[in-house]
Amino acid sequence: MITKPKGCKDIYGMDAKVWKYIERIIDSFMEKYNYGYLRTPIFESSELYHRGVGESSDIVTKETYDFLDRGKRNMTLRPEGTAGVVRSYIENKMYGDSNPVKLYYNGTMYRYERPQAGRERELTQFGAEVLGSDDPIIDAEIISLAYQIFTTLGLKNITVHINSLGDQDSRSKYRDALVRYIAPHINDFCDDCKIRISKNPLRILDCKIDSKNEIFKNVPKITDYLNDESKARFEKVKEYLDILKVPYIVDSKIVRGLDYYNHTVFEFMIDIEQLGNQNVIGAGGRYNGLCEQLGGPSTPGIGFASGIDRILVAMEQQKVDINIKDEIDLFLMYVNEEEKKYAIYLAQELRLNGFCVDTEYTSRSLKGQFKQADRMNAKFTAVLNSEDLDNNEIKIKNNKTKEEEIISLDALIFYLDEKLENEDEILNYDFEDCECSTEECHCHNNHEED
RNA sequence: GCGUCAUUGGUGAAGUGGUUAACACGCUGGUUUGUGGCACCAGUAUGCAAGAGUUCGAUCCUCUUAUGGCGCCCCA
Repeated sequence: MITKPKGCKDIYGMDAKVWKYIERIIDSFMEKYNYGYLRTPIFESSELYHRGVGESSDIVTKETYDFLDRGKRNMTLRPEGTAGVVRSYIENKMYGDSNPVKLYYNGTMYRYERPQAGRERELTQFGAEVLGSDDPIIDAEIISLAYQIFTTLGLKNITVHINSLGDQDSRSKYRDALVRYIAPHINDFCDDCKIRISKNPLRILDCKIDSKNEIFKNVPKITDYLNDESKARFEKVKEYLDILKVPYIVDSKIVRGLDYYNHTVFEFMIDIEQLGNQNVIGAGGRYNGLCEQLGGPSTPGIGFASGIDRILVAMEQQKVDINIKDEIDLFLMYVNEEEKKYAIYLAQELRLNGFCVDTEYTSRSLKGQFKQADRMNAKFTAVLNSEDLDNNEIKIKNNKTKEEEIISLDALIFYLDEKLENEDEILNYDFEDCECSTEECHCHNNHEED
């Protein structure tokens, strides 16, 4: 049997419906916040990721899907979205447009890792990037945007952890201080941290083993090493977040893995058993040096990314109640060939008029067709009968009340239109005035505190 | 990349070194010659992830591979 590649997934059935729902919410929010949709290639020159991500992490060397194309060019399946977006910004000279440029994306990413809960080799991420503004208002907007999407999706117990790494100068001063503080005690740390101290010392801060280490009690904090400008900047971000009513926790252990981050960094964590250690549902930060590093003009940038696969797991785990309809308007049944012909004709006519109609395809017995109608959660059923059809009539049955009516075929569309009127629009929430009276409400007000 | 546990029909799963691999759900048909959802009856894995080996004999023991779960590394 041919199976899907390791760490990949097929999404179908209810999961697929939830997935589409999530994407609709994302698109809707990105539009409201006026972020333009950007599609970039799924693979790029390997050099893009090599230059962008930096040398200190293992990402480039062993966790990307690299291949030579037939022209012997080094290619890499994109492991994340930001580099491609920045490359596109530079290549399409978007810096010549009115800045900032606000962009969003949604697509598959590829990472050559050992799969585990919430970690696939092919994953789907959406994210937003803003290039061309260093104003802290953008930092707050990006964080808020992501937060609103998560809460609107109905996710609970999300905590926003933020931190500032300061500018490159502050960051390297802190890095030195951290190494100076830890180095004398390094023998008390785990083997991994002994390597980290020379390779990527900031990551010692979120080591799972050593986080309980006594030495951490007095570990230098990045916030003490920020210069005045960076400090003021961080204060502004927090102030704007307060205005946007985004709850956050200042967490000096958030350092992120990559070299290009500076100033604001953040993670959205969710407390879900099924995700194990993969409890970060979204993350991002500011990368003011990246554009220049990739050969573009010096341009400030900030963004976030979030994995849809993990959101799906979290929504399932939290039993988020979403209004997804797994039902059809009408199921048409028939027995003989003449009725069958009319069934496909009528199905098409009704479909073109906006109804969701299905019919029998496998020559089941009439009893089987009724079962099929139930499986599809048909709101109405109709058994096409030659005699009725000759009289230009159809017997239609409300599958919930079991009431049957014989009506004229000419009146069918009008009849269904009237009976099926109560269709609700999925994105029709009113965030401002929501009174949060129902559990179905997906507004961002915190129901639990009510 | 490292460690560890697992893999039996469409699904949830029992089970044993030996001749028909339980049970349940689902599905299909019938009882009901064109009106279902209940009930009853029947059918539904020549096969136990794939390959190789040990054995008179392997779904069961051994090895390899694949995939999955969990932990580690890493986390964009």
